[in-house]
Amino acid sequence: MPHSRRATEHRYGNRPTMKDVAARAGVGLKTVSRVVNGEPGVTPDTEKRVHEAIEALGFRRNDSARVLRKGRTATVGLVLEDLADPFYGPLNRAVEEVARAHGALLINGSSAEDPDRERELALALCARRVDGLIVIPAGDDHRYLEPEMRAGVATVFVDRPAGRIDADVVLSDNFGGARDGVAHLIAAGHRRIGFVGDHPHIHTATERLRGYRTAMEAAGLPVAESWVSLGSTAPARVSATAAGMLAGPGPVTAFFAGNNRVTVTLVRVLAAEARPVALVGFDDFELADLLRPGITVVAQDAAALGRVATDRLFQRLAGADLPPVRLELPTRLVARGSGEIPPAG
Amino acid sequence: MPHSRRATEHRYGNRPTMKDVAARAGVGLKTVSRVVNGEPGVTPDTEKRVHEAIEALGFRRNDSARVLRKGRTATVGLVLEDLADPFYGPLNRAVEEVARAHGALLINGSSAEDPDRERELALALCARRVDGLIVIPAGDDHRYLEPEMRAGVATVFVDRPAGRIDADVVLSDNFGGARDGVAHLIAAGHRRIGFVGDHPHIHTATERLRGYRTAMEAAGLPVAESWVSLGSTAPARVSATAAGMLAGPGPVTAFFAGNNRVTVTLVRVLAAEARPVALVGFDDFELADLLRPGITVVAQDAAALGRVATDRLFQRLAGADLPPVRLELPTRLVARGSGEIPPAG
DNA sequence: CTGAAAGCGCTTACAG
DNA sequence: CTGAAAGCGCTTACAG
Repeated sequence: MPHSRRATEHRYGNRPTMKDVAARAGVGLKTVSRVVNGEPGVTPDTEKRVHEAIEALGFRRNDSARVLRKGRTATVGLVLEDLADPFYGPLNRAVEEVARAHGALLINGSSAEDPDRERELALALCARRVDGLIVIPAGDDHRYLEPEMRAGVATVFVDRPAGRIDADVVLSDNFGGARDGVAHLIAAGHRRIGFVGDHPHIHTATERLRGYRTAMEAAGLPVAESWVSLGSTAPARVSATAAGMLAGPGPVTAFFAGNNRVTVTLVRVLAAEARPVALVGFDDFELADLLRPGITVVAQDAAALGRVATDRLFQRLAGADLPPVRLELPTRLVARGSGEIPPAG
Repeated sequence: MPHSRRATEHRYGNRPTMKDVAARAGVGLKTVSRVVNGEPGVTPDTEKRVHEAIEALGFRRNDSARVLRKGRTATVGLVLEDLADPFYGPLNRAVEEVARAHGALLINGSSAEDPDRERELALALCARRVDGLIVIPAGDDHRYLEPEMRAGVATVFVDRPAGRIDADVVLSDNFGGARDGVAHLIAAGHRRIGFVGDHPHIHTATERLRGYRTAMEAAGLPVAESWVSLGSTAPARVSATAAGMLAGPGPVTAFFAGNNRVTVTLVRVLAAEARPVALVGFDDFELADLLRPGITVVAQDAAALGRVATDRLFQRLAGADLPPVRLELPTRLVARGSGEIPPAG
């Protein structure tokens, strides 16, 4: 049976509304609403007439209108750094799965590490009245979200803590993971270990550096400041930095990479190096085990970050008046070869 | 200045509305609307009073309500296979960037390769009245979207063609790419080449197989049916299949991998193999150049797929009454070593 | 079992 | 320059 077309051009293309269905079925608007929502109290005969009208007109309920009246949009907003970054893929998917289990859809977008863009995106999501917001911070001042949170937007920060406001945050144990990774290199006999990490204004970068320093200190090892470098993770800078640490009279014999982008660049640098240099990287990545040597990493569970954060979000949405918490997820050292190389010479 | 809290619990938490702002500023509702939307015709003094009221109440326009009245939601829906799949990351991001350039937000979700879930998700997006829909098909019958498209939902299919309906589709040149990749192996001297690909109901799988057969035929080479295998890309199946092709009296000396998941598994299989076996894979992947040998691939431009599809979407949204097109994007052979290994013996 | 009226928070079309 | 009324497509609260 062909769908009948309507003569007038409406908004939303030319969709039939409940009113149209009601008219065609010869019933009241509320009865259509009952049938569409599976509410009780409609005779089988009436229900059948309504269903036929729905079918004939190709009616599909406008959830945007529904949402306006109901007050909840069944939508979760996710602000991440980059939709294309493989690290956030599993996190993204985990958020989606939890949201889906609660019947909610996901609106997401990238901040591109730009605090202004993060803000713009987060506030646009609030304007759409998402029920909850999950934010991977790019900026370090989130006071702009305070009115939104007070107005009822459940908000959870992931991967990095919120700046200057008190809110739920779900993190990996960046400090402990880095400390263990560096201790692993020390256990292999290294004394001169380089640390190459992200910009110092990024929380994970400084936490991981703190782990490095703590492990060195615990082993009674001095740290030359030339072994430590925070900054851009662009390949050019990382390569140059690493080259500097490998040159001179007291070269490093091992590297700890502050994140996966740094790790990958260091793999390239070390492949061109004559002597073997050990490497442990923060963050696991696909195919790390296929390289020769395999790359030893401190792995975080990105999917768990997303899952825990979204669970927390829906706890708040369920009405629990919870105090803000900081949840820290453990990391896992995965030894594959590169971190077990002994010091050269 | 602290935001005043309202006594009554409203929907959407307890947000002030334009009506509240109007009351506080002592103006009409429409005047608030004018100020909020930057429309002309408000005296500076009135405008100032409205701004103060907005500030004091912490008002933020409800875009959900706005959208109901305006008819367009400034939202694009994206149905992909898996939010966590690195292949779709750049595509996802490209769709976001184009949407953002048009002032639209992105709702996305995973079909998990399940046609029912694809349908459910796509229709949920239509119920939210997304302006447009980008679909990476999991199923092969998309007639369920016909009423939606007729009702004005701009729809573009990506990566795989739509099933049983006439619609825009943006694809890579799967046939030509595979043909060139296999020809590359033939040029290196191979005569017995295995093809391991995805399930035969997946369009890209059969197109790439067609490319394989065409290249073999063009070179006058026979194809033993034992060299060709379509099916699950699960590592267990791919490994077993590859082992079979490498055993026996006339083993293959090279593989063409039908997609990146197959490629990765084949890399593992071949690493354990005594003799060198050549490999060309469809789809590029991060670090392919860092493996030894580097992996030769037929690369598709996932970001371009997303960009072209979303551009098309917004052309339709701009009102152009365009006939459905099929856009095919070229692939690129990237030689890195594994595809240039000569036949053993 | 059924439906008319009011309202969600905005914008549109119109009048002053 | 300004605002009251109607309406977007639904649901809620109520009456019959």
